[in-house]
Amino acid sequence: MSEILPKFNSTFSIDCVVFGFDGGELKILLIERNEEPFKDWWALPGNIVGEQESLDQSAARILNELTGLSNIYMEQCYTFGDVSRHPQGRVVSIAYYALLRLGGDKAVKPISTYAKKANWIDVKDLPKLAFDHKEIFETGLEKIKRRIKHQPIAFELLPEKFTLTQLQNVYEVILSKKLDKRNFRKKMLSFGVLKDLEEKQQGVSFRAATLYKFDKKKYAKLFGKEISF
Amino acid sequence: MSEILPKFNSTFSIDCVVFGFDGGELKILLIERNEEPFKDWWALPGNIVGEQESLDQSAARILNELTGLSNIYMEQCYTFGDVSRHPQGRVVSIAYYALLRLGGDKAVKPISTYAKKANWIDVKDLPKLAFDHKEIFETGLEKIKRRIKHQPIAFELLPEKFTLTQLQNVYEVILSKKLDKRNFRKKMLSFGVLKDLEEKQQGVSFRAATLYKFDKKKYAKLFGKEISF
DNA sequence: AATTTTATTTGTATTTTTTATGTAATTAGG
DNA sequence: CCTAATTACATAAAAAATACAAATAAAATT
Repeated sequence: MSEILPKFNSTFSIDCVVFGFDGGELKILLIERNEEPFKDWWALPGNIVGEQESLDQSAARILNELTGLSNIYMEQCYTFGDVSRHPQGRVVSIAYYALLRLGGDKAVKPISTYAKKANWIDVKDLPKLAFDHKEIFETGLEKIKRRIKHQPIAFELLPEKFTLTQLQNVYEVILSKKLDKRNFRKKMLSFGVLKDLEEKQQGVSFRAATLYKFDKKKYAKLFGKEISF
Repeated sequence: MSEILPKFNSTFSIDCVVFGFDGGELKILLIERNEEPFKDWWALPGNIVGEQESLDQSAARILNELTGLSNIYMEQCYTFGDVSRHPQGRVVSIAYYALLRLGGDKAVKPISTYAKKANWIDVKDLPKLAFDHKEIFETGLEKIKRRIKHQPIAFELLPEKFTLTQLQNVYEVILSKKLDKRNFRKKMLSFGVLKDLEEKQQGVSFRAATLYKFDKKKYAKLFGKEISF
């Protein structure tokens, strides 16, 4: 492959903006770096792509190493390639965002050697980030803001069974605006992709709400018909 | 940068889906390759990213080498990184799409050594393409189909001065569906981003239509307010 | 047991946007 | 002057988005 080799050292990496929804707040998973450059800084989880890995596989691996989870919803987001974005050479980074259900058993288990620890941090309260990770985060947040209006990604952030109020909270936090309960409910139900589980919320100290789940089959039947939230 | 170097040969390239609108048809710019692999095949124009080039700069350079044009509307589209997408090694390709005004002076001048010639080819009549370029093209087409509904990109495909009918043609071809003239006109004008030039089309053998131009300043004032076509 | 607290649940009128359709006006060419 | 082709304008009907208030259920408190 002589003719396709560049004349300079270069490589490519994956960085992940991992969103979780917890306690009514939108959070992302950050690691504290254990290596230079940016040792002791907070950064997005990321790594070099392996020789026999596709980009998607690499992103899934990185997330698995960090959380122990697999089959997480991930999408490629944008590729960052400024000449000097990495102080030690030319590194092009393909950013992914991931959405996952928090709470309960889904604990974070930091495994990688390059990370001291990993924390969920509220997106409204982020520390300074290493490299151009601030920009990557912002791009990821913009993407999900757009996508939540047309695609059923909100459900990825909620437990399997959820109430309409919980669902509304996800929309409100991501879109940063209050929504009307009655109109939200009406519209959401009108899409016909929510299954009424005929089951009530447990352990709340007030009237329990009905639980719903997202019905993937019914959604698939809409066949790309635009949902416009 | 020892620790960030991968243990295997790899590089990254840019591939461009260059859209043009001509004679009522949507076309893309293809080159006929002059080198192995895929010698004599049609392919998207692309190249290796230079050491001191950002990705955006590289995309602009490639398009300039091919057309002689600069200041062309380009956007990053998606990054393709399957392990075996390039027969000679690991090459990750960052795809861009470009939109440009055809007709008149904007002739294509093939310069690169790796291309025998370059042609504008109707997207409805594409030949077999080298590498995974078919997939890249389809991704680019999907992107502009989505984007044209919310962003003023149609104007990039038209001359500075255009009629509402020409504009409607762009929408019809990209969205692959007929639109109602009266409703199209009403809606398009309602956005308030078209400037009536108080000037008529020339050299037509029927009633001449009014010429308009896209008013970037007025559009900027909308400040991200969603246009929904 | 009655009362208070908290959150769920439901309906309707109004406005805005989208869709559908009719018809007159303008221009070139025969 | 008449025809053909296209632009240009108006309005009604349907659908979707928005604004807005009161009753109900369950648990906690007194």
